[in-house]
Amino acid sequence: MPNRPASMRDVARRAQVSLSTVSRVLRGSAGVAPEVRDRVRTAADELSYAVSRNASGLVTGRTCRVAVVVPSLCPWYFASVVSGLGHALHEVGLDMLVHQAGLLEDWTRALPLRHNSDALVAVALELTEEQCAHAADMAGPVILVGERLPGRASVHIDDHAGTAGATRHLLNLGHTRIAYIGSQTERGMSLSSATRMTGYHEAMAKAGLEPWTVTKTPGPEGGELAVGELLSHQSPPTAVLAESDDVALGAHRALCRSGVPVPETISLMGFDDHDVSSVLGLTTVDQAPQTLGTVAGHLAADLVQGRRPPATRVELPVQIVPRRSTAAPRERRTSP
Amino acid sequence: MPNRPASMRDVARRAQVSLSTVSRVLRGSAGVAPEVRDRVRTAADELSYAVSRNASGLVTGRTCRVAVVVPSLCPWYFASVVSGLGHALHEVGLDMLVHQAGLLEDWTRALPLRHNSDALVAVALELTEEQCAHAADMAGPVILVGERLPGRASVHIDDHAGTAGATRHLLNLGHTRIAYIGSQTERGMSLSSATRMTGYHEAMAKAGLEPWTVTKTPGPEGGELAVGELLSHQSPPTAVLAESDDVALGAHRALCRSGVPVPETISLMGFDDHDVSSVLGLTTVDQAPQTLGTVAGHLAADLVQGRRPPATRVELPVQIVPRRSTAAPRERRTSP
DNA sequence: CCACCGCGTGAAAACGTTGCCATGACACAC
DNA sequence: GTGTGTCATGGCAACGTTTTCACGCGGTGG
Repeated sequence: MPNRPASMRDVARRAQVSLSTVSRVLRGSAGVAPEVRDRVRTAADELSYAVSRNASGLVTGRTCRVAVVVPSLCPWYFASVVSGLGHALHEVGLDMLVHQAGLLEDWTRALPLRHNSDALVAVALELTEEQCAHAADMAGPVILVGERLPGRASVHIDDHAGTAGATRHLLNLGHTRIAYIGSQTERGMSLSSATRMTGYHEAMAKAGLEPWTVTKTPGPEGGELAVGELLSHQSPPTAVLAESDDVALGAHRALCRSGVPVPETISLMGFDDHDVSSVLGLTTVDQAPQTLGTVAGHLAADLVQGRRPPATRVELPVQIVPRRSTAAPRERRTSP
Repeated sequence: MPNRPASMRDVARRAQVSLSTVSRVLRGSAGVAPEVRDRVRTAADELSYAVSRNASGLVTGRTCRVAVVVPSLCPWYFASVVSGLGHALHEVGLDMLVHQAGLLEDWTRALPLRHNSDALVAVALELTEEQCAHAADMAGPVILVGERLPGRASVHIDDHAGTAGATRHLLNLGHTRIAYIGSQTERGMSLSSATRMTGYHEAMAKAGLEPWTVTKTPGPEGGELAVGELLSHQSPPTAVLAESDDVALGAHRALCRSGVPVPETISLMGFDDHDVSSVLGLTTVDQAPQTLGTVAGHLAADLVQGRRPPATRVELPVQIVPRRSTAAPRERRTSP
């Protein structure tokens, strides 16, 4: 049975000062005699006292808490973002409340956000402006990670540059028949997906080549289906760029099953630098999700503490990670 | 600029009742006329009002929040546990505060736990009883996940049965020279590691075989080193059981590099059912980390709400996941 | 007809902080 | 010696809830 935790009053009694003084000392505000300051500090220490953010939040109106909403914590990508966020928030003394939106169709209503957090970080959630406004109304500043919405603070990677760079990587290797596997749910294509696709389109256009895109469902299944379609073509591509590593994983499985050697016959490239990509030797685009989280955390801290952040919309660069799954096309190799 | 959120007083005004009545309605306590109840409900809805857990916690002494401390969110295993926890807690209306202990040498002191959460779930943290007691003093009931401590609530898998079963799996395939790769940091061996090792030892003893263990550092590096040592032996093992998939991953790499075919020459088995294991075709032991989290969440909910949980110490079963990396030893196959 | 009870409701006192204002001590310039 | 200013400190009213108690109202049993 844990006896009730010490309150500020207890500290005050022990240090022989008033509540106000204890508050001042613990909040670090000036105007306290050094001798008294020390006395209070040791008293608080001896009682292993910590201020109740509950109570202090009540009067200051700030909860020192940031709510993070994420579809799920399981996938590697989300976990990394949240991890980065957690570290960044911890640094500035903010606690992190994690909610998994998962199945909730309308978490902006369902979650106990109001009064309970100073800001909201939405990770990889495709919000309408209306939902976003409602959430902002409930939870203060909203920061989008991995997505964006006009007028809202956001942190995301340069999807366009990512696929454009990836396409160039394949072009530089000598490929000309480069297919792209995109994805789409029944609710349409996410902004991120769409942007990635245009990056590919532009790079192909610049090279004077015909784009070749296949759009399936997200996840490995989509990749498998797409490869089925691509291989049935009379002259299949020599390189495939998948929208994500997840999709690429499916594509890889399908290629293996069909006995198509990677990269000998077909080069395969993903996007994300998923955990398994390094094991598989998949060439991919690193989007440093943890950095994404860290940056979002700093941004949240600025907004919460009323500072004007350096930028309310951050676009982070990406980096190609070359591995075994891409190589020059066979035609070129075999020609003298 | 988000205008100040509605308070209970606003709802009361709009519904033409007193604060007390609004509180009663929103808390679902009986003794309110149905007509009034509805009026309050719609008023609250129209203002999209949510109770401030801050304020209510102040008076009830309960924060409706559970703190989760985890070494890091990045590794797949931790993310899964926390994900399960999050879902279970959400179900019963508890919010989840996530802290990454990471580098903090003494988070029981550093974290703002006191007054700020109703319970503490420590995931995969090797705590001394003293630390645990201090944490309990700060944050209420403590629940250990993946570790255990006499007298403390805990949820963990049956490590012993896991490695014992894994060893039997290899024995059943016909192996007799089965090596075990354990791990240990400079601070000693974790309870979980130790238990896994004894599982192996017992299964070998029961089969009348000599155990053969190698202990290195945790992580893939340890696996690589261990394989180096095992292969240098004049008659290397025909099967290797690694303490974790992480270690097995390193072992796999080292075996591939040395040109030893898996499972033809050496069968390899891990423990955890890590993400990459399915990709690699690694036979392993599934420990359903998400279930671990879910169970811990329910346990936490029970403790927080003062109910006596069915059991304060839960040991979950594990399951062998057979994949490509284990097969009968070659000797047996080649012998007529 | 009165005492009593149950029911629906409101008033008011907590809960543990913070911020503002008041107080007293002391130093300094006049 | 009086006025003015600064500094360290204490007192007190919030903040938004829950909870206890009290109130008024009909109905029921004696």
